[in-house]
Amino acid sequence: MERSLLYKRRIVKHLYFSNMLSCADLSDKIHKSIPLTTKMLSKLMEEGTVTETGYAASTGGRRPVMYSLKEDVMYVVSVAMDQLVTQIAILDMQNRNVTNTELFELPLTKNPDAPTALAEKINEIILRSGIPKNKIAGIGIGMPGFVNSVKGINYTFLETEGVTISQYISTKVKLPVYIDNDSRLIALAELKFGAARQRKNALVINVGWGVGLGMILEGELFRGHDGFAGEFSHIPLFLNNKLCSCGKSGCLETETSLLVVIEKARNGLKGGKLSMLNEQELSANNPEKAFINIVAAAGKGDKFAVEILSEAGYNIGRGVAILIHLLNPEVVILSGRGSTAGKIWQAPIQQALNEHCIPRLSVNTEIEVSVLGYNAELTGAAALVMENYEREEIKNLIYENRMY
Amino acid sequence: MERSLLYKRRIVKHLYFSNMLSCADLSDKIHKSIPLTTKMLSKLMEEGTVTETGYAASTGGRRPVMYSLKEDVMYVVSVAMDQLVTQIAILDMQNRNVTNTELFELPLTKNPDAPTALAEKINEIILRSGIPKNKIAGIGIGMPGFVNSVKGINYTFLETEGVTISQYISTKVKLPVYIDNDSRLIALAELKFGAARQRKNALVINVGWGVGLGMILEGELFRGHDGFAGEFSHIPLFLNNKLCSCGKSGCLETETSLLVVIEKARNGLKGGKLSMLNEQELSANNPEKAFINIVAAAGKGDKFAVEILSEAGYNIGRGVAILIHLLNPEVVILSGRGSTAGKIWQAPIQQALNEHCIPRLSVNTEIEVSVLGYNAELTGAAALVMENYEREEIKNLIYENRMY
DNA sequence: TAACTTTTATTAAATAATTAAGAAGTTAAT
DNA sequence: ATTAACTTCTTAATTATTTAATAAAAGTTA
Repeated sequence: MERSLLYKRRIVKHLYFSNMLSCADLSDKIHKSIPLTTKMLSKLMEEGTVTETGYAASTGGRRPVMYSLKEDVMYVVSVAMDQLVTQIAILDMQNRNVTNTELFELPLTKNPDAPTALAEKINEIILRSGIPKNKIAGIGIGMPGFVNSVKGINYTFLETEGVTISQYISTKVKLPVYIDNDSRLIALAELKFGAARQRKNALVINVGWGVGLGMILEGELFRGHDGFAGEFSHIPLFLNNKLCSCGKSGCLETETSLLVVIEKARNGLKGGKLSMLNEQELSANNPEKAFINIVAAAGKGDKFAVEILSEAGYNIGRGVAILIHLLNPEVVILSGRGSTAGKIWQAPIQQALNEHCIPRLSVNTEIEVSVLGYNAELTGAAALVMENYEREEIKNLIYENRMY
Repeated sequence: MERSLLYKRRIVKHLYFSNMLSCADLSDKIHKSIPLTTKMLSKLMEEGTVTETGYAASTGGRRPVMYSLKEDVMYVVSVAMDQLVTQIAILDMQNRNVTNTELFELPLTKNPDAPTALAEKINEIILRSGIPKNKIAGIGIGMPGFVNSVKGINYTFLETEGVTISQYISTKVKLPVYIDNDSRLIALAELKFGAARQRKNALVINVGWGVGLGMILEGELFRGHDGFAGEFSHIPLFLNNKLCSCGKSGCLETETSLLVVIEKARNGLKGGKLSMLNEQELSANNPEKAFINIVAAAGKGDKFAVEILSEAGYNIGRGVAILIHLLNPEVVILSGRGSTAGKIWQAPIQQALNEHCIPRLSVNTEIEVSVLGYNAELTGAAALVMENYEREEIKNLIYENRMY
């Protein structure tokens, strides 16, 4: 059948992820010969999807022509949700915002209207952008909870009777929808555009209100049998009898979540600890601010702030030690919104690894702090759409799964 | 180039693992059309590698002809080592022993002659079998220690100066050699011939003197970046201050290894515990026997024996709970030599999961006991050879990695 | 600056692989 | 029994893809 359609989409996908590639690079990536790749590329240029972008430096011979996607051939709608706030952005093929990132409150707990509100907001933003829907490759959504990305189901939030949340949004917005767990999308972002690029085995810790985990195993985002892999924050690690939100006690989260950190800071101050922090800065009403203040104090060298952050970092490190024993990754990346604290945590985590890892395992594992930072989840949501891009039009191709 | 060579090897491989397949099955598995697969099959029949083995039952239409490997077209040398004893067997294409399994003592610690002794023993057994070397696909070896299967290196045992242990044996025996960690080979055996067959995500616990782990992730044996993945027995899980053989304290192994179980039994008896066991049966000189006696007593309902076994089982279960949170497997399989104790352990492990797992994760995970049992490692070693079979002659095929 | 090596690009010829159509064997229902 | 539905098998026609040969562009060397 029309296999060239598949190859073309594959080329588009690779150009999206790599930004600029030569014909030989692409031939390698799509596992097709150079003449065939050339043919596909010229078709794509005819169609106006791809442009030549000059020559790469010579490596000792003729310089290769480089190809890129035209930035306006397609767009992706990226959505990053947490339990209270949702962000939406529209990105072009260079991952650049074409509208400002919209931020609005959308509580997920006990809110049966959340799916409707989400769909309407997405529709509104697309409409306002003026981009025609046939120019949008799809909608990628990162959300908390137990998410099965393949089935498109969120088992924890965003209940929609009779249909999956993906189907629901998809029929309302009339575009393909892909969802996944927030931590996993952050890992995907790191794999495609961040510190895990070119790495085959990487673990990405999502430092946020909880401690999430996304795993890159053998070059692919790992999801597990039901799509629930990576429940790092609920591994039973402590005998502290502290009840966790999940109903069990002793979860990693009970000693490492940012809320616990703030709580400890507050108790410390009450107990008379010396610090440049004051109780007002740690107000329970604004945990976001409270955490930023603690990190800022630590950055300025406040001993007490460093101490409580280090304690949490050390405990995360104990968890990471387990991960390293089991999965032997090449690199562990601290990412997510709380990665601002990453630099402070690097030392205590390393300390925990020195104490709890077999040296042969820990010496080969780097600990890195993400450079993607705040935007990781939105980037990951876009990457999710483009990962699936070749599948969309190919569903009718019988031999799709027989080819690269 | 000669791609048909690759396809033929691929077919041979699949026939080895599945024993009997129709042309349509094979077409599916090698991702080639039916006419092409037919062509390859008839070539293989001409060469005398494959035979028709009658018809399969109809599924509502014409019955498919089934194909199998001739059992004597090729053989595999399987080696299963532990720190004291090494087993060697020669298997045919139906995984049947063609010689008796040879068992001999070969201590690995502080024994610089071990590699030489191993190579000589292998040579001797091949010679004695009368099988010509060109009929042997290769040698598969399972061994304890930190093993990098891809590089063919064992970092813990079997030191050979200047060359890897694989290269060493290979040049001495003049056959391709593949090695891997014992627990991982057991997992491979379960994947190809045991309880993990057709499963995409399975964890295989190797119950032996330690507690090993082999992971099947996305249908493949997972090895990690340096090949060290699966160090389950050394995850830091206890605050018991018991020193582990690895130098750290609190490792899972310090509460679950069979030696610890025997030790506890002995101490219990000394402390006056009521049991049908007596101290003589638990002699330190023969731990193998001691363990069998404990399991036997438990099987007969001895309360004390059940108690200490359950305790170890529960602690393994705590470790398994962590695995399930992180990897969300479809099934957890208790395998290896100690899997005789598996049935006794099923209950306490399940108990630990109920206490330490988020229900959504544990309810979807089955706990199974292996049926492969004692032979798992030898089977896995053979499977390792055949997994690599298609690569061996194809190394010169430029496009090898571009095709299925 | 010419000769040579290296890398990329283009084309035509050769081969590899699939599709499509029809024949043949089974089951099940009328 | 006969027919319909379905699966497997076989063959020829068609299409897809690669190989190999050549040209073109850069760098390297003497």
